[in-house]
Amino acid sequence: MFPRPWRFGGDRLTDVDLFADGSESAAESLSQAIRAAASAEPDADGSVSFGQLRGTVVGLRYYSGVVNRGEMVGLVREPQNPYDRNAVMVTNVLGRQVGHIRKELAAAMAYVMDNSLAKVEGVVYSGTNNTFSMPVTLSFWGSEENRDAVLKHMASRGFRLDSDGGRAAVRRSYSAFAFVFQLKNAFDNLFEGLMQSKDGEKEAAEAVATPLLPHQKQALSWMCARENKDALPPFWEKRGELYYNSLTCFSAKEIPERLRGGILADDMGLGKTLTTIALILTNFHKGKPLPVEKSVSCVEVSISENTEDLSARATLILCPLSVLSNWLDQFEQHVHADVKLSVYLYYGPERNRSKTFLSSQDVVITTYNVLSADFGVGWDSPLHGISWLRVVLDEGHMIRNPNAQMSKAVLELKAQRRWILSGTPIQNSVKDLWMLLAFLRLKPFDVREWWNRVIQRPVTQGDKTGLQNLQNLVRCITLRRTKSSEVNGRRLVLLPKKTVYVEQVELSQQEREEYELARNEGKRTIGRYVAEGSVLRNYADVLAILMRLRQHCCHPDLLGKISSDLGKPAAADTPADLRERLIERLRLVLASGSDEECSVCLESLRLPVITHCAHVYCRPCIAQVISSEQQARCPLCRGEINPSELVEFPPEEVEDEKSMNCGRWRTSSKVQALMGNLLRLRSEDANIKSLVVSQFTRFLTILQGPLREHGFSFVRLDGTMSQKKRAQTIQEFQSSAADSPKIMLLSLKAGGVGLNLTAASRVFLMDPAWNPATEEQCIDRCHRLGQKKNVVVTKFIVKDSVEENMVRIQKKKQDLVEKTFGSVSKDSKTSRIDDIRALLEM
DNA sequence: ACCGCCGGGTGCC
DNA sequence: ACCGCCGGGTGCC
Repeated sequence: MFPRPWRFGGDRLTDVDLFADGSESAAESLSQAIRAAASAEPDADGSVSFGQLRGTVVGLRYYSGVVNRGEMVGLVREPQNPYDRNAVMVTNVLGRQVGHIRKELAAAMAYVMDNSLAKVEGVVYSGTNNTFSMPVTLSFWGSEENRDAVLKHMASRGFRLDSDGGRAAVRRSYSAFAFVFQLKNAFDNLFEGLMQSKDGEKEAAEAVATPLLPHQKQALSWMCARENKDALPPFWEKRGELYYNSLTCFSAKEIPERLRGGILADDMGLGKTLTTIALILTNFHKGKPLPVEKSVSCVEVSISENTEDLSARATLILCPLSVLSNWLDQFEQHVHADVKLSVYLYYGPERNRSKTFLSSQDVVITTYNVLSADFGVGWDSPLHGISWLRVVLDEGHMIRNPNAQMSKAVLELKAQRRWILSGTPIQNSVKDLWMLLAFLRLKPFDVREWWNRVIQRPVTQGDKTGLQNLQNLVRCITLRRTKSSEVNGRRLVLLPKKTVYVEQVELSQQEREEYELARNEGKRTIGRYVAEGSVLRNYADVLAILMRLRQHCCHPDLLGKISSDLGKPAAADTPADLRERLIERLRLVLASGSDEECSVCLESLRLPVITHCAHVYCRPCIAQVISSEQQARCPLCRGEINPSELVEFPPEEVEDEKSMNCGRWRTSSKVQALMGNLLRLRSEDANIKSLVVSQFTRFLTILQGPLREHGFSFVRLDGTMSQKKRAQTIQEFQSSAADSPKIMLLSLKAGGVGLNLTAASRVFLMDPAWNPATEEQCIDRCHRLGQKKNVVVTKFIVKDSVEENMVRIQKKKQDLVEKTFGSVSKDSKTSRIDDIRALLEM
């Protein structure tokens, strides 16, 4: 027996037919109002339950909204109501009005709601047996400090809240301890294993020049199905004559709006771009390919029961500036040259803003920034005036902050089909997902309140069902495969072989002497810190010592700038001196490539600042510490912190090659090891391209000397370059022209993910990184889809040095990560000290 | 008849 | 609403 919907008597069909248009648009504007009000709402995360109350919804017969037994309803204040300024209206999940809260109760609630003392939510547990009113269970949620005020006020009006007893409290404490770990794991795996039975394959339209790999055909098949099939959105099912939402218990006679699109969350390198291009060409209206010959009449205008606008033609692609050129290249590369596909780059001050022009294109490509700039001007944004066939968000996780201008601009786009491409759909938390679902218009979660109630709060409070619902929801609309995914026991992508060699480097006698000198000095200093138990307090110094040893391993000139005095700032320093020193320390900590984490959040540093006691934190993290204590103390050394004394990293100065007297460069064992390899390689095959990777951009600069000397043509890519310069450099390097550069000097952390350097098939890692994943990522920039040759990686490690120990620690960490994913954080500080001791063999 | 009772009209806020 | 409330009709049984 399933819940029966209820609606007021009379001839329902007539009723619907008569008022279809009017009530439809009224509901739309109502839901817009609700959405607007809800978006200003704070997150539900911290709310606690104040208790429940039985109330009555009256006036049902005046509204079209339908409610089932057990369905959740929304409560919206209606201060403009001409009969009662305390009115509280009741809406169903779709935002249709159902009725009003009876006036006495409404009067009590209005005060609570208007003063944001509590958020009130309703559930209609019992349904109704008449056509005029029904009972509703109201629960009150808010922050603890408002509990008394709410209870007192309601009581003064004669309404007593039943506390829902220990249940909520138990759930809360559960979430605080037992479940968090489990949940985090489940959550991290949210996007895993989404291959399931999406195994149909579809051939791309003829216009696509590049043959699709099997997994790309699967993706194409899945995407076409998501665009064409009239499958119900997640959690909707047909029950007899009705459509029923199993999460909110809403049901309706009308078919819910279909969600045409979804999230393609394949790993980087599996060809999301190619698949999307194939989709554009293959799936125009009614499952037919895009008519690419410019015979306009191909677009049928036929009378159809289908309500979609068959004249919509253009696909709008939004992407970050950094991949804009990639899209243009890929269209060029993957579409047959004789096919006239009109692709317009909507970018730059001279861009054509004509709506007629834009909507007649096949594809319009632009950046998030351009879109939000147009939108921000406020009137008549061209892209917002067009009914797109399809909108594609590339690197869709870019829009995860719903308050950002960019996100708002994206949400306002009009489109029949919506897609999100992203290798990493969730960056931080469940919250990130809301924005994506809102963009996809996944009803009812595009309204924040429903998302909070049904998904976010349950999940953050440790409710397993909530998490299951979230998983189901994601599963319905997402396709994700990783590079190592397998279908029928076969790897998705057969990449060429990758071989990693470690090449030991012997220091020259002079280098060895210098190294030992530095090592002994460092050992003494750290020994002293260990003895006094002040390693953490002097962490910056410790890192600096290690850093110097690592620099010794690469090239003596790397040490050049660093002053030998790394002790605590002397009292006689002027503030400016002190600042200068702190910045230098910060630079050291960051440049040490240790992937230093913030001791507050235990994540990678974001907006790093350094305290006067020389400890580095994320600015938001330390700001929180400061605001929560009377006299703020450094979390690491308990030294007092003055908020005004936090020092930020000034904008990067560009390294000047000439400042490093590179005219007369001196060599080092490691430089020679590299040059030996490069020369041998060139004699074997002059066309092989190499990446030369270091964490020290200064080392890259030093390497330029010997490379020039031996007549190598090279380019350089590091974090200081502008996007434009970067794209140029990459293009130059990727070119197969005979005179194109054969070597790229690459700073380890430059560019982040997404960099495509498949022209190279050799990688030289000049110095080991603390975090092996960073090295892997770097290698993956050439060992990825599109790589035709076997990839050979050479890691240079100086024998009997800090580098060897780093490799050992790397391996240990890797094992640990594999064993217990994500649970290393608790002991990370102590294990850090152990690491340090191990590094210096102490 | 300044009551009670009956029965039709009516009904959110 | 198979209610409550309102207000007009009505008035022994």
